Amino acid sequence: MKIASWNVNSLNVRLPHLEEWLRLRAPDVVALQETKLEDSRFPDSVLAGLGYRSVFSGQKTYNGVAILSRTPATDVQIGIPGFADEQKRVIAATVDGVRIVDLYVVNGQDIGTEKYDYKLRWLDAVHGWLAQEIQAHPELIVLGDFNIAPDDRDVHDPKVWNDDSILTSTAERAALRRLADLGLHDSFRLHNEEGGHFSWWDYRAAGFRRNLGLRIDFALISDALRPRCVGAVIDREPRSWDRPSDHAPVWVELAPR
DNA sequence: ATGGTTGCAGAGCAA
Repeated sequence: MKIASWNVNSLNVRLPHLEEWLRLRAPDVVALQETKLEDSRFPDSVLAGLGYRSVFSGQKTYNGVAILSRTPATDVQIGIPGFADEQKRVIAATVDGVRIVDLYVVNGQDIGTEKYDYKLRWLDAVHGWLAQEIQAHPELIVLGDFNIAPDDRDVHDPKVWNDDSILTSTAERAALRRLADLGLHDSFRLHNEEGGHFSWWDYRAAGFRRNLGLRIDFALISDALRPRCVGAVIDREPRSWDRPSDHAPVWVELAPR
């Protein structure tokens, strides 16, 4: 079972990329972020033609998340329970007995801004929710664009991306560790300890060509799924295509039960 | 190199 995540940075622009990539990699489940589409405009019939069902929660211009799956998604949850939020950043569902949580974590703009405070409050709410969710659904995978690089191996230049930078600040990394401490393991790091593997490259300054990136997209798997985890991949290929998203898709491969 | 690019929307913000 191949479970993927991709920040497409506008599904309107990236639908051809997604279609091509679905044919190429044939994932079983895909969590999308930054669809930037109202629900009435979601291309569910196009995706159905490729064999995927869709559940989604979007808005115009910003944010927007979706879960695509080959088998039906059940028990769909939109947003963080008990956390009122206009921004469409969270969708969860159960597919083939695995609870899937798709997150588009707040970017945070800069340390000390209102958006940064919102990021930390939002992450705190996610932590409280997931603590419950992992009890209710031991087979849990939490994936998406986390907008946090866990450690120095996950940034191209630790001098630039330091304790005082957005995406790598002490408080952000601590918030990510608190999620890990729930028993949610970074699947990529179960299979690869090297630095220099990134999932996002700035459009500016030829970031991708020079591999000036960050690893900020993950699939976190619970203890119960860990024995089934046989691989984790960052797929750089679509980042090399014409007019790409700034993020690469990532996925985790689970062996059959 | 405090710039650079992309998306949305139609100027300037968010990332």
